Amino acid sequence: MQNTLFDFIAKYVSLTEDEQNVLLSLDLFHSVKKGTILLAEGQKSKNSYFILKGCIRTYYVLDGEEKTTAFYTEMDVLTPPCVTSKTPSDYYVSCVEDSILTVSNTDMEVEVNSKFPKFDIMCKLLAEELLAKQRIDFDEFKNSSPEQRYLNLIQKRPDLLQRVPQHQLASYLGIKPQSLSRLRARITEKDKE
Amino acid sequence: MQNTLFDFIAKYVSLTEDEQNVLLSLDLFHSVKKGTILLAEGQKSKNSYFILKGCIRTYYVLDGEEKTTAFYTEMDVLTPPCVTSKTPSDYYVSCVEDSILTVSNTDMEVEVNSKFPKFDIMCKLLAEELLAKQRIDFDEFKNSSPEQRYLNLIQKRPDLLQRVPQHQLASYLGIKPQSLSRLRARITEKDKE
DNA sequence: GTAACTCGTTCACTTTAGTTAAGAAATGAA
DNA sequence: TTCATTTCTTAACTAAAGTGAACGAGTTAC
Repeated sequence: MQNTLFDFIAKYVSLTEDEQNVLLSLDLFHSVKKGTILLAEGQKSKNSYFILKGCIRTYYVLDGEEKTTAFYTEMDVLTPPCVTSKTPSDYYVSCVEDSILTVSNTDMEVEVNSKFPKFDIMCKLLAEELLAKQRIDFDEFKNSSPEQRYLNLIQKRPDLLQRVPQHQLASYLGIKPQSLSRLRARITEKDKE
Repeated sequence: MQNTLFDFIAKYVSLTEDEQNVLLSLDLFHSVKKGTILLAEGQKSKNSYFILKGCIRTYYVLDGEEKTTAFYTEMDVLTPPCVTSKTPSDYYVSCVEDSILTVSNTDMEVEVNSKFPKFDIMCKLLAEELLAKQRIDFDEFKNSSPEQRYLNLIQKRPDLLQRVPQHQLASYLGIKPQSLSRLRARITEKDKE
């Protein structure tokens, strides 16, 4: 479990044993039950999450409807926008499955950074990487139809189809559940030919 | 001009006069003519840009069509994904207007960072801020119709309607130029009522 | 066990974007 | 200026998503 975290970090910076021990002393690892709300709309939070096992979902509520904005799974990192902006959250963060996460907060970061400036470097590299990735995802989304987006999802994150309810996927794809149903039927029809 | 840059930086870290002078010694400021291609598909680049005056556009070419992904104007920062990923660019970066930019590259960053670790902090804060902003933009895009996106654009970046050709705006909104024309006509029709 | 809910699907109907084509308006080059 | 190109708009048609409603299957609560 700990090695999963250190393997992840190793992609960005190399840690001495001392530094690893500082991290381990922080009580980062937590188990959370399916359905747990880690963050609710209106709350303030300084917490970031790294998913070791499981799946968490971010969404917000618009006109009484849940709008799912992202799914985070093994080896993904999530820092909700409210942590960066220091304002009450517009988003909910909720556990799709029983999960094991590390939970860290900005205060801890400050402390760790004071001992090991490396961590700032890592956060910088990570943020830049996520920014570039998200840019590419956004651009792909813009220039594809719901059907293409769904086919794309099958390619890139086939696991999500198994772990996540259809109506959440639909919302994640920016369409209504009925449209996703229809679209899936259309694809199966095409495959038969 | 220089003050615009320092004002921007001041939002993230405070600089001593020495540090300011190091920056000024770097020959950062450049004028570029409308139409200049700063980065072409297939090229490698380490350059980042900060817009002091003017407008630049990023796009890629898919099936022979330009897909505009973003516009950057005064006080915006652009680091193309290829700089982060260190791979040949999928994107073009081009000047919509005669512009004044700072051009910095990753090597310079490394050098400046070695003298002033503050700059890594600034880059981290900036990347995190941009990541959160882009997240919000993406989520808004997902959950709105082309018409809502256009109305949203009028609210948030009215200047773009003046400075940028319609067909580039259409592509930026994820629709065809004909659809944008029709949609605009529809809105004007509604306004009459 | 049954009632209440949620979830996924299907259907009919409406609305809107994509497509193809044509023409008018603006821009640029010879 | 004139010709050519690009840009913007309009129109007719097609394809697909939104909407509202209904239904069965599965789940939860009492």
